[in-house]
Amino acid sequence: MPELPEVEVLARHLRRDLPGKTIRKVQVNRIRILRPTSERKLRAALTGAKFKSVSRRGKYLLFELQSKAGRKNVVMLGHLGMTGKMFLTLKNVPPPKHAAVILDLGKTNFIFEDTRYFGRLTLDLSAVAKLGPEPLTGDFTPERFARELKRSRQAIKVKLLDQSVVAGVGNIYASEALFRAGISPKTAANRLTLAQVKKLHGMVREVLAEAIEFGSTVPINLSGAKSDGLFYFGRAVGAPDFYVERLRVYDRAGKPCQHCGSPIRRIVQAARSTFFCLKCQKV
DNA sequence: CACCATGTTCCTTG
DNA sequence: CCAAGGAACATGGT
Repeated sequence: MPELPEVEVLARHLRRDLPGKTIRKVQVNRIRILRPTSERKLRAALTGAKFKSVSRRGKYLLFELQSKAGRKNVVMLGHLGMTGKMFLTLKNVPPPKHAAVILDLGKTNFIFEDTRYFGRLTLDLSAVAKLGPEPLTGDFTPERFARELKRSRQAIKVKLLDQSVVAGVGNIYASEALFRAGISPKTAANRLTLAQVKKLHGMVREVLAEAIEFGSTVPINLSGAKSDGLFYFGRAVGAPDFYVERLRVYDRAGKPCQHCGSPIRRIVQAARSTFFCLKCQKV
């Protein structure tokens, strides 16, 4: 699931369902997910606590809870890693095989499922402090973006994945934004012209905003995470027929560029796949 | 068997 | 000290 748009859509769903609910029991099936928080500390902080709010920062989810004892507030941080999912189920629904953490909310269970266990659910908030500006707010300005890019000779595609430059862009939307901006993923960050930086800034915002819009039009399915519509490929259930392709280059190696028809290329940068069009993205 | 996968962090090398 | 590259984490799909 996990780039900014998917996390944002998830946050909106959880914001609708979680506030007001009290955690009765905490079941941890994989302590790795809590790192570096201990199971004992998490259980102590969460048991009896009531959800107050849900927010998002980059690819992170922030859950604010009011602890059982006093007025003291608890903040829990969530990250989906590569394969994480969070959803509510009715109590009679058996938890999935890779349910890492289960919070008993009374009538329902809150499930954090993660097949690869790269995700996190923790009381350690230090990761958030290192994040760069939120791309869809005024904090992310072309000027600030340009200043960051000037400091690095890394390929621009790799730099877009640096969460301290801008928070929330992942491997898919990095390729998509560069395609829309007509910029080669191999160009050194500090060699982009100011015009290119401005264009890319706009396309990063556009691609993320469109993806949120797409995902948020799909209703969540409370009984499982399988069909909540928050997926990258294909078409969402109920989406109109004229909706063509969500992604223009990602995972389309060898297929014709939708703009010029030449085959989309796949290259490897920093051990991750990059997809782009040679003709439309020169320098 | 081989290679690939939406992410982050740690280690090594230069 | 920093930048850059690669491996590691863990499981599943093709």
